[in-house]
Amino acid sequence: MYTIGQISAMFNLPISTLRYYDKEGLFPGMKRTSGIRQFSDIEIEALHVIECLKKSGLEIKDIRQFMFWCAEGPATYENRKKLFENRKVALEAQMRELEKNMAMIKFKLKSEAESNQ
Amino acid sequence: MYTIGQISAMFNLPISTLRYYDKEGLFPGMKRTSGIRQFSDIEIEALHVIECLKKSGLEIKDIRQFMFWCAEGPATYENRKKLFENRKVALEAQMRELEKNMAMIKFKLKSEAESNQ
DNA sequence: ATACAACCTAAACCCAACTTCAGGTCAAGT
DNA sequence: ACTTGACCTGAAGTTGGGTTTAGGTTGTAT
Repeated sequence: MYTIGQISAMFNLPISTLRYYDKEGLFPGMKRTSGIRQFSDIEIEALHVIECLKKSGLEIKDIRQFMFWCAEGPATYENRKKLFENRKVALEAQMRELEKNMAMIKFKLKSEAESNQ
Repeated sequence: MYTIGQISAMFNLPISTLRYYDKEGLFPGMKRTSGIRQFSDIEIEALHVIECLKKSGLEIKDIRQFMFWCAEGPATYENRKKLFENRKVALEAQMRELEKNMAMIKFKLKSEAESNQ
């Protein structure tokens, strides 16, 4: 069990962000003792997934949906699987975009260098 | 020469966005005839660069800076080159991040599928 | 018992990047 | 003359993802 401060240090995320995530429902089953949040391995795993889904372009409200599916159990396997499949497609598209951008950047870098002669 | 409507269709960007970019100074030398914007090849090229720099994570105000450097001529080659070098580094970091995310997504996809048995 | 750090809340605020709104101009067709 | 469509403006509104503020509680060390 960890406090919010420990998790903040562990993930290098501001405490305010963790509280915001909690308020947005990203830790559906999180326990408290006399009001104080208790982050367990479940929430740590959740945070890894949150970071990943965020970077794949998912919005907070859709991440909340995912976390609720997780909390609901086996009935939602199909939904979760579909979500990851969509994220995979999104990431693949992002990568192709980045490759194109990289090509343009490299070209620009080259032409800036040449014009400089 | 193109109107804002033609450029909007060409780049699949809302007219309001193009006007916003203009207001933010992303087309420093753009001409007008009786108040109406005239997009030329220069602005089209600028838009390609804008899309690219945006996707690399650059903010509007920094893109404006770049466009002003372009308008200023040879004295700013070094600055522009450095900017592209930084973008290249940023894109490379983004790609590594995406690879890591993809690995997690693939793992999750696999484990969701397995738990479903 | 008192000081202190680390926690808590609700509500207000912030920021970038747009988008919408209300009202106006202008050129072409009928 | 007048309607229509495509353009224009400044200002206000929206959205997403937080951060800050103000005031309050808890737990441990002295």
